[in-house]
Amino acid sequence: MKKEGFFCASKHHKTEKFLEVAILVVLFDKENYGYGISETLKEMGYEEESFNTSTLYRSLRRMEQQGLVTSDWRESHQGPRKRVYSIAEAGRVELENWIQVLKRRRNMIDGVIHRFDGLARSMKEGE
Amino acid sequence: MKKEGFFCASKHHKTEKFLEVAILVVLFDKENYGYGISETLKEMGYEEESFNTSTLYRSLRRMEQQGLVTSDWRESHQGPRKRVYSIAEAGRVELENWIQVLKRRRNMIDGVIHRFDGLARSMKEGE
DNA sequence: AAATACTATATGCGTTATGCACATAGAGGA
DNA sequence: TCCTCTATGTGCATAACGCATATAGTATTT
Repeated sequence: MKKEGFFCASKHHKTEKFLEVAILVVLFDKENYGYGISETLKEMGYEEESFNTSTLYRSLRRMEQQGLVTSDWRESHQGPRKRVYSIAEAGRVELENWIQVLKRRRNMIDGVIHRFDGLARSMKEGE
Repeated sequence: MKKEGFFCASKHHKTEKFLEVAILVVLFDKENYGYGISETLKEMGYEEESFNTSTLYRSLRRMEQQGLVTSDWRESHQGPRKRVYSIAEAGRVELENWIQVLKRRRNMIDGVIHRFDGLARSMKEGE
């Protein structure tokens, strides 16, 4: 019996790609361009050091190649042109799946945190 | 002004390494060997598909190289020998730092989940 | 007019973590 | 004998990432 791979996974790196989900959520709300997504993420509390603009732009291009988003250039009355991204139907499906994964992952993280806090507390008491 | 790197980060891949933290928490409790750690992780709800035994064993070797854990072989009265790992002082420090990172990461994940749930709900209502 | 800062997108390079397949091996039971 | 469980590891391919760097338009300051 062959084991099925995770749905929102490339062959490698099944566990990460949090930035991709964050991007999809932003675009699920409304269309946006790279720089604007970056600003929105910061407003959402996604710490600036945690992601990298080149990674962001590259993720967007990759996601377009995979059919998760679409893009078109928009002229700006002030500043350079913007490549505006919109979420595609495949992206919405991918996002829904990812949200389920994130919920499980949050529970795992919570488990590790609570386990550590419990151990640290009991070590202090027993000291 | 140069930006300081994250403390528990290799130069690359600053965001993942969850398995490593999980291993450190298990060893923070008490010494254990690879296969036993794998069993403990499953008991903790770390889903089997989410990690890979070769990754686990390789992580342990890497962590020993980095001085986060120490190991010694233990003869078994039944079954093959076991390489038993113990957490080192550097590993305890690393773990404490990682827990802080995990808490921030959990908050980010929660943010994304709530944002999605909110958007999905309002779309259903507005439909 | 020049310099600076902000907005905006992207590529090249090197490294690392990872998944998958596979190898090895002892012990116990069908 | 074969299978299963226990137990630890290596080789290979590659995706994802961080950092440095390039490019360019606009706005503000000097």
